[in-house]
Amino acid sequence: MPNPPESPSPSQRPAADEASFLRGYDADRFPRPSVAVDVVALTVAEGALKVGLYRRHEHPGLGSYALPGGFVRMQEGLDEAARRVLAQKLGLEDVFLEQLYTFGAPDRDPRGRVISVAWYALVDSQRFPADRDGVITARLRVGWSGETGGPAEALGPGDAPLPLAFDHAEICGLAIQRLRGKLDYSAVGFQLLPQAFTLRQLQDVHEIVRGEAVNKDSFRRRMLASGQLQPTGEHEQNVTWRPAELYRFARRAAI
Amino acid sequence: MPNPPESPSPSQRPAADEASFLRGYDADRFPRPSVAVDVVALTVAEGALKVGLYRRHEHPGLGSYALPGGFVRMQEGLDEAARRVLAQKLGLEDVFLEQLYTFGAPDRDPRGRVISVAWYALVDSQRFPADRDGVITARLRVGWSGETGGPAEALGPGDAPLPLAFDHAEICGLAIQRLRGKLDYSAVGFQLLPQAFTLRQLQDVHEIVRGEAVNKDSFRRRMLASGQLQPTGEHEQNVTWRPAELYRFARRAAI
DNA sequence: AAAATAGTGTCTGTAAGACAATATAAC
DNA sequence: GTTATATTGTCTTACAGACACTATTTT
Repeated sequence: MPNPPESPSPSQRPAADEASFLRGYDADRFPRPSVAVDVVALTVAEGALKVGLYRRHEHPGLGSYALPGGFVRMQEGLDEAARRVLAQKLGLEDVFLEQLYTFGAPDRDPRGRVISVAWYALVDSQRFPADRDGVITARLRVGWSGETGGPAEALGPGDAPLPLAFDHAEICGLAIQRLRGKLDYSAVGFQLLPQAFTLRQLQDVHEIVRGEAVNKDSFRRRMLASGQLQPTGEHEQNVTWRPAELYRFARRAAI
Repeated sequence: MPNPPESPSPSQRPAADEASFLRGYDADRFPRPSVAVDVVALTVAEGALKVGLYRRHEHPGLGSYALPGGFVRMQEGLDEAARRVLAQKLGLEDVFLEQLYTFGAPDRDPRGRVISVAWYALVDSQRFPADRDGVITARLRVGWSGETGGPAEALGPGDAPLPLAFDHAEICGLAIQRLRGKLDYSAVGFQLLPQAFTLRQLQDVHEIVRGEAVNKDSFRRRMLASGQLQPTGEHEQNVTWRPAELYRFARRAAI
């Protein structure tokens, strides 16, 4: 088992200065893992939290469903890689994207040592790709409540459970857990809605993500008091009841 | 610029089954980055938040101070690697350890592409190593308040700023930000104290980490009501004032 | 007794939960 | 008018902040 010391250089002569050290440095002396990114692209539609998956046409995990992902190129940043695979596999650009966790169990990928930096994206459902060849938007279900944590299940059309590749069920579960936590103290919920939205829509998003009801009055008050909502003066259209005012995410207001 | 496709196999014939695919799989066809771990080992001592650093005796960054870190071995998990470097460089074992963030800017290390999975550890100051050859416990200072975020400064003896290697100032800053956030809703503060501690000590930890005072009455009530503190019945010794009761971290109580 | 801190009790303001009342749209 | 939802107002309760008071130890 070759073990790269943290500062590899048993075979190197001490170098006088950094420049000459770097000229003599050979990163190939030690085996290196592959590094990939995987993105949990989330949206809220039809009363459920959903994730964008694609069907694997190659080994390993052929036929199962996987998060959009791919190996990191040598010259690109990790966030760039995440945005690239999101655009390539799901056609999504300019989305809210945050790093989630890095998964690195030695046996998580049968191809060898593959370390995956997982990200999650929040997307307005109107921008989400329609199901097409190989790409599917699956409902997410978790067997836990609150912020307990654990793997998630992906449900296809007819609520049939989809087999998830690698450790992607764990990754999806962690993304949900993180999102639930964020809703309590930050404004990420907006990212799952169109630019203009009603308070009821925002509350729906919170309830769907959390998997439980929230108090309407308190929710309204908290959101309006947060200073993160900007009333547009316009109202929703084509509803059969009293139309609610539309709000926009306010960059920054008095704290 | 060689670009490994997310599912590398242009040069491979389609394999009938996964086993034969994996036999024919060659991860070496594409360049791979090096993967390292870096650990922000934090403690509270002498009224300050401190971090364990060591002086680099090799290029790059010779003479500057670095977080304990090292390359990940091919057969070890990321957490194992973090615990290993913590034990090797600082002699710390059995500590609270959580993943922080993965840093992967293409130019963050002059040796080439090195992606670092950063972790943070919380340690009781009594277990922290004394300053010795190459190892130093430095005070941490940030130029921001609350949870704004940004790089941290490491101060050596006499409050002299220590030059930090690579992007380790950023990593330390993020660790502080994360810790501050955690204190609001979780019990991590205990991890910076000995097994038995007084409420005042716990409050001191909170105030030092947050960089601002907290309300004593409310703090006491919140902690006692949390059900995470277990009174030991014993009291502190050798104090010149009324001795306070000692508490222990309670695994789990009624929620 | 004096000093210093631990710990308790109480008051007040704020925010959440609950609920009633009013407003506005489609039908 | 009826129905369904938005929006406003009010009451109650829980908790945080503030502050006064009591308790316990060393000097």
